[in-house]
Amino acid sequence: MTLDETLQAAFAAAFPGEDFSGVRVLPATDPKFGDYQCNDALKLAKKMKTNPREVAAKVVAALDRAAFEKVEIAGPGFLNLTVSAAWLNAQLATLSAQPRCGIPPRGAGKTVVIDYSSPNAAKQMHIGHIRSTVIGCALDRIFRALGYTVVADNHLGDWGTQFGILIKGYRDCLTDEERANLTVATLEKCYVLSAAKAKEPDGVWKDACRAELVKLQQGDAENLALWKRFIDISIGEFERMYRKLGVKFDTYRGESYYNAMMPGVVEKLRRMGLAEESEGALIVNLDAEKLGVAIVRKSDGGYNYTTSDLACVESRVADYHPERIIYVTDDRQQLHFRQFFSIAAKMGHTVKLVHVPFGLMSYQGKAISTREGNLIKLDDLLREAVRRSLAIVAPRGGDEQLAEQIGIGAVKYADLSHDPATAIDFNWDKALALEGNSGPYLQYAYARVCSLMEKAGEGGTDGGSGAPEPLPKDGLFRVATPSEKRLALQLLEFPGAVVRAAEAYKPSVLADYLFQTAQLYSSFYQNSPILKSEPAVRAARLRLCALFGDILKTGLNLLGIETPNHI
RNA sequence: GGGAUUGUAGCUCAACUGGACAGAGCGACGGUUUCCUAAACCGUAGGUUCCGGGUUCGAUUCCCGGCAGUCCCA
Repeated sequence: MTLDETLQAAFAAAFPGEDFSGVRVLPATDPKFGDYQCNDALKLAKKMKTNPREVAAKVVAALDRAAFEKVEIAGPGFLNLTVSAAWLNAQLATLSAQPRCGIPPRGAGKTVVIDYSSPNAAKQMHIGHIRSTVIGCALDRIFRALGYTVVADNHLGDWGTQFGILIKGYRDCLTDEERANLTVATLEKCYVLSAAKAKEPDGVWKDACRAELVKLQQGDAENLALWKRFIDISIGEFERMYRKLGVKFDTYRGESYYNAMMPGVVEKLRRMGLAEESEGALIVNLDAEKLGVAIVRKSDGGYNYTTSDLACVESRVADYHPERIIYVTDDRQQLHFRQFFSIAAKMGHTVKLVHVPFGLMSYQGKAISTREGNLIKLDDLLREAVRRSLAIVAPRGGDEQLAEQIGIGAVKYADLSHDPATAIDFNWDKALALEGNSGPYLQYAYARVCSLMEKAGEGGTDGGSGAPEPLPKDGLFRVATPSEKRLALQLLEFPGAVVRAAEAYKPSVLADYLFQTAQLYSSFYQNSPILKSEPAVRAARLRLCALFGDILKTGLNLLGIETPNHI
């Protein structure tokens, strides 16, 4: 029985007939109040308009006190709970025996589609792409750990007017050699040259670009082959970045994938009476919900994102039957998502649609764009990250691979440790921080646990008798000192932290938990001898360290951060 | 004009969705290595949580009205 359930039972016994499924036991806000607290007596008293301390007293009278050493009513009606050592040790043993460090399989049997990263084809990825990629990847891993079947889908920007410009540019702006060894960088250059010429006043080049686009849209074999080649080259380049970042997609269904479905969607909207003509365009009026007007077909007959995204929902529902679809994009698109979620609901889709908006990344206070001249390529950032960590790691015998694990861990953690809603102004030193609240701090804590375990296993002897020390997994938990207890209580919160991160769609919740946990561990480690303690204490402490190591490794992996055994 | 979102220590951010004395990191100052990895640990200083009202036992959190930044829509 969990503490939540114990308290719920006490409330139910004291006040029959009410629903107490929302009663929660939370970690105490201060150790002097005990180990846990429950604030629900206050809430109930407010609802019943009675004295909260009396409510608390009734709950205490009905409480099964097996787990507790001390139960107190404090202040206006807080329930302060101190658990017994036996209960705590038993909980630790239970947790460490569970798979995945106790993360509950809440998503078993459910499918979730996560749509993230989604860069534009024919462009190199830059630092503005970190957030969607890294946050999406972490959510992907967290939902998988919770037992969900996850479909990670990369909704590439692989269709649109830019391909007319690109095809024209490819034919007339590139050398034979460039055409033969086509790269994304070349495509970018080709686009810039061609787009500049399309702005010439005579309009000849612009018309030519449009003609190429029309041919592509009509299925011209040559243009289609070129387009396909551009996409393949782009994906190849993206995957090089994804490999570095430890990101893997299940599907790459870009915008083009939904092309053929758009007329059907529009027809359906019309048939259902949701869409109406307005100034030559077809719109869905959402004024009633204060969402304005969404255009589903432009006056020139073209479609836009709303239509494409609606087609995408239909397609995903048909193919995967997801319980929900999660979109990780920057917060400028909030209106768009609200509009299209609303229309999808009106069309009868019951799948839960979730937008996870994040603050746009800027650099030196300006939006990242070629025009601002402040575009830092993702590749350059990752190289610099590795370069900086190699400078620190190399003197201590670390190699390139370790530098990569640390440098990239630093970049990812710098992003993940912020609430997605926070806008980030990119800063080299902050993105690549190696100390304090940083990825390397956590990796370092992990490496130290590993080192400790190695030494315990190899050289450990039992009080000079020569008998090998039992492995930590077999030892008993025997929490004794205050710093052990604080760490132990914190470790028990791990499954809850993972659940909260998923429910809020905020990997930062988990990152924050891991950092706090590592701080408690570091403090404990610094001030408590482990290997040199007397055998019983040594075994118990090693056991706690082992559980911490497991949790830290599991948690970091959920964030997509690697955990080298040695630093 | 309408809407979204943000405002917390010098700087960057937390605060488990209404709980107890608002916490971390960086930076500043001062300490800790014959000892399990000092990328660490311990301590000191630093706050009108943008402003003004309201709701209540209790507000950084919820409501109303302002101010400021960023963004979206026509």
